[in-house]
Formats: sequence, structure tokens, C-alpha cells
Amino acid sequence: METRELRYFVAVAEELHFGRAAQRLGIAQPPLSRAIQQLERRLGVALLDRTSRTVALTEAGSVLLVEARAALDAVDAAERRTRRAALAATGRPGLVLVTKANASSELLAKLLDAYAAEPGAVPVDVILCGPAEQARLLREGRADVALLHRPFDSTAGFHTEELGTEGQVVVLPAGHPLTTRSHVHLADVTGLPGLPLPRWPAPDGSYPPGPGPQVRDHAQLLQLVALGRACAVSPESCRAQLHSDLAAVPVLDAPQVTTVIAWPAHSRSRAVADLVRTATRL
Amino acid sequence: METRELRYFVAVAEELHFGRAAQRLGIAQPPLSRAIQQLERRLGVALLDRTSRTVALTEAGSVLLVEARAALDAVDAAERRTRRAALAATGRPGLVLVTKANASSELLAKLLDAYAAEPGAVPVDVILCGPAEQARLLREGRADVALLHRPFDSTAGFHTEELGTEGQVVVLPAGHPLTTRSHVHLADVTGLPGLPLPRWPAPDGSYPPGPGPQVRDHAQLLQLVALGRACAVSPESCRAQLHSDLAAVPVLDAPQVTTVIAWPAHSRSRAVADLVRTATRL
DNA sequence: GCGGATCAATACCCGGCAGGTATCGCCGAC
DNA sequence: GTCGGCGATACCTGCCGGGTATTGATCCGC
Repeated sequence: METRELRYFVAVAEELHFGRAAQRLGIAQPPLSRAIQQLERRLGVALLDRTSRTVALTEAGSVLLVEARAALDAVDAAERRTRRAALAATGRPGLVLVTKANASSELLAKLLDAYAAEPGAVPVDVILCGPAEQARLLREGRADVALLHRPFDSTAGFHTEELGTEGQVVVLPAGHPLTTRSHVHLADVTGLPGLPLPRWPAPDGSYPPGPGPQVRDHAQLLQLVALGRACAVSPESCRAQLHSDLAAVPVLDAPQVTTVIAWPAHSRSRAVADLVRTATRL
Repeated sequence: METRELRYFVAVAEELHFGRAAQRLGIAQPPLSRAIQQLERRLGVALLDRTSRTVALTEAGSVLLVEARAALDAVDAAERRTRRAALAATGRPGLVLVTKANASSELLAKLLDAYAAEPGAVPVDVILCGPAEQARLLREGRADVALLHRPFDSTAGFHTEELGTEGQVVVLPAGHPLTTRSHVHLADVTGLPGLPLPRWPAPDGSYPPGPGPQVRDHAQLLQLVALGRACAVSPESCRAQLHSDLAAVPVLDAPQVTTVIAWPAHSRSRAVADLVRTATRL
């Protein structure tokens, strides 16, 4: 299978419409029809159920859609990492580290300091992004290493080392009745009147349905909490960033959050290895 | 980048010889030279240092070699999983589970029994293979789910659930002086006179240099121990398979072994999800 | 129920590119 | 110096990817 065929199939599978898919690919519709037919013939598998009016994925087709996206990601990552390696060899060999904005900032500062003190350290660019974006950047070869937080972030496809574990707290507007408690349970904070938990975007950028406000990052969320429009359950290290109008109370039965440093499974970079080693020694 | 180009590049990078690579690919040498030149031009990156007598990988080239292999694996896995999905839809929807021969057999039996009792269970084929082969089979789409053992097996690229943790024992010929001890430490069993630890094959099938005998699976290893040619440090669940001519003594400071159930990150199979759920409830 | 609209499939043509053969140019070995 | 091995170049050919025109089938409005 050639990547061209996979790209064509993904386009059709996503559009479920040969004409639109062809337009998106910048080719005419007949060659696209033919390419998909060839792909099906070579695989010996029906990928699409098509009537002359409608197109639907077969069971095998929906498997291929997922797998083809993964394979195309791998090809793109190969290209990008090769380009990065060439740059690193000739010019400025820098690392790109990606982490969630407002998360583990203390750990991050310690890590960057400790790594910078290592012999042979290279400059590290830090990218701050919304949750669930880190994995994509790392997978696409746009970043060399990431700080992820289990169980929120999936670490599938990466090598990881655990850096630390912490409990979670509920962040509330200062003066809320619960802030007098020394601790609470999850059941105490779900469904608080007027303080719903927020909705985070799914990996595809869409928001699940529900009552809470939509948030893209932690700063937004804290602002909404301060406004009395939401409450938040967050790792306790976020306490360092709370203003006086916010209060945090430990949630005893919330899952422990593990911060891990993650890098692509095939990284051959000396700098990444050094950074990881530094991180594990913190 | 097309998979054809990647395949060509991998062949040249592995052979470091255009003529032999072309032969391996079943094409003539000139088109291969041209294809690699095009690839380099499109990437804007030198991949190979070539004189008219010798070919060597550049830094970027060795990155691409690793990444290209991973990308080609992903493409092949996409093809195989699609074919499997088509078979499952039309014919006998079976699962393929792969595990190390002689490992976790009790757990495996319990898992298969429990899963078979689930409503909607499908037949499960079990593949037993040598260590480090499981990950390959799973990655290549030849198996749906695997039992892996951390820290021996890398779980990079898979979703996993932990099933249990156990200590390790040293397996010795019956009557060996150490068998009278209630426990030992790692230092006690490395470098035992005449009883070296064995050498396991690397992922590429080659053996590291060293004194111990080469083994491919656990049964071979136990046989060598019985013959007084080696000793073995293994998870304690292997005790169930020891004959009377072998003895096991706990090793206090050997790393804990965690058995995990692993499946490809993009699995959409209902049967895999059921099996995993069953496993976590054991 | 009929005509038009819509959409995938088919028919057919063209140009580019993958692949082949022949050859060159370079370099190391003897 | 000559020969042999190896990658690059030159040039040709046929296939295949892509284009336009058209058909055939289904849904929809009236």
C-alpha cells in the first residue's frame, strides 16, 4: 500500500462523499473512484458500502481508517524528524519540550535548571499547550519530549519515565462553604449547585455535551472558578498558582496524578536521553 | 513521501550498497540511485555519504532509517489488521493472544476460562513465542492482544492494563548449595562458578556477547539449568513448572515483575475490549 | 409518475514517471 | 598503468495516475 492510496482512502472515509473528497485532495472524482477500487481489489476487502447515492464504511473500512491515520502520522513524523535531525547536525541543536500550560511548573523549572547545568546540554524550547495537544505534537515529530499527566493523557506509543505522583484538590471560590473542610470526597464536589465541573475538548477539538462551561486551558478554568461559574478538580501542585480569591481542598478519593516524561519510542537523540536521565534524578 | 521510497531507502541503508539493495528490491541499480536522489532532494537533506567506492549513513539518514522502519511497520500493520477485520466480519471472529511460552500460565488459564464464560465471547487462539517476539507480533497486526512482562518487555506503542506483580526467584539445579537458603540477593547469583546467567536474543535476533549459554525460550533455559550449565532468575510463578531436579530460591532485590495485558493503541475490536475488561477483573 | 438533480462508475485519452539498458567517471587494488 | 567494482548519467519505453466526457442509478419535487 502506498501512502497516496491511504491518503485517498482517509479523505473518502472522512467525507463519505467521493466528489468532496476529490476536491479536498485536489484531483478529479473518477481517478479517486478508481484508486479506491484498486485498493479494495489489492486488499481483497470491501472498504466502503456504496450505493449510487450514499457511501458508508464497512467494518474493515473503519479499521483501515484508524490504522491509515496512524500510518500516515508515522510517515509524516519520519519526514519531520529527519528534517529536524539534519538541522540539528548542521546548525543549532535544540530540544523542544511540550507541556500543559500551568501544570507542573515547579517541576519544569527544576528540570530545566538541572538539565542546563549538565555538561553538553543544548538549548530547550518550551511549548505550552492545551491538554491532549502534547501527545499530538510529540507524535507528529514537532516536539522531542513532553511532560504528560496520567491518567489524563494517554502515553500509548511513547517511552516514559515516572517523575512523581500527587493527589488532587478541588479548587473553589474563596468563601465557599466547602472551603472550611479539611478534605472532601469526589461525591461532595460533583453536582455542586451552580458550580459544575468544566468540559475539556476531546482530542478532535469537539466538546462533549453537558452542563459545565467549555475550557481550553487551566488559566481559563481558574478564572471561571473565581467568577463562581465552575469548580475544578486539579493536581495539588496547582495550589502554587492560586490567587487569594481561590481556595483548594484535598479530594481524598480522586485518582492520583502521575507526571511522566515521555519521548518517541525510536528517539536516537543524545540530548533527549540526557534530559530524561536528568529528570529521573530530580 | 511514498512507502516505495521508504522501502528503497531502508534497503540501501541496510545494505550500504546500491547494487545489492537493488537486487534485494528486484529492480535495477540506476532507478534506485535516482529514487534516493529524489528523496534527498524533496527532503532537502543528505541521507547518505557516498563516494564512488563506499556508502555511509549521515546523521539524518540514520534517523530516517529508524523512523522509516516504524512507518513501514505501521503501514503493514494497517493492511494486516484491515484484512483481519474483514475476515472477522464475514467468518469466524477469533482473537489471537500471544504470550511467552511458560510464563504466567496459571494467570493465562484463569483469563481464558473467565473470558470464555462471558456473554459474546469469541474463540481465542493462543500463540506461545519467545521473549521479545510478542511485541513484534502485536505491532505487525498478527496478534490482537499480548501478555507482556515489565520491565523485560517494552510496552511502548500499546495500551496496557496491569494484571499483577510478583517477585523473582533464582532457579538452580536441585542440590546446589544455595538451595538451602531461604532467600538470596542478586549479588549471590551473578557469577556463580559454572552457572552463568543465560543470554537472550535481542529484538533483531542476535545474541549479545558474554559467557552464558544462548537460549530462545524458558523451557530451553530450564533444561540447561537442570543440566547444571546455567542458572536463571525468573518470576516466581515459574515455580509451578519446575521438575523435581530444579529448585527455586527467592531473590530479594531482583526487580518486581509486572504482568500486563497489552493491545494496539487503535484497537476498535469489541472482543479485545471484553477480554481486557475480563482480565482486569480477575 | 415523471423529469431533473446528484453522485458514483465507466470509457477513453494523455503525459509523466518508474524502470530498463548502455555507458561513463571515479577510485582502489594489483 | 590497467583492470574491476561501483555509483551516476543518458536515454528510451510502457504503465499508470490523472484528466474530460458520459453513463447509470437513485432520490426528490411537483
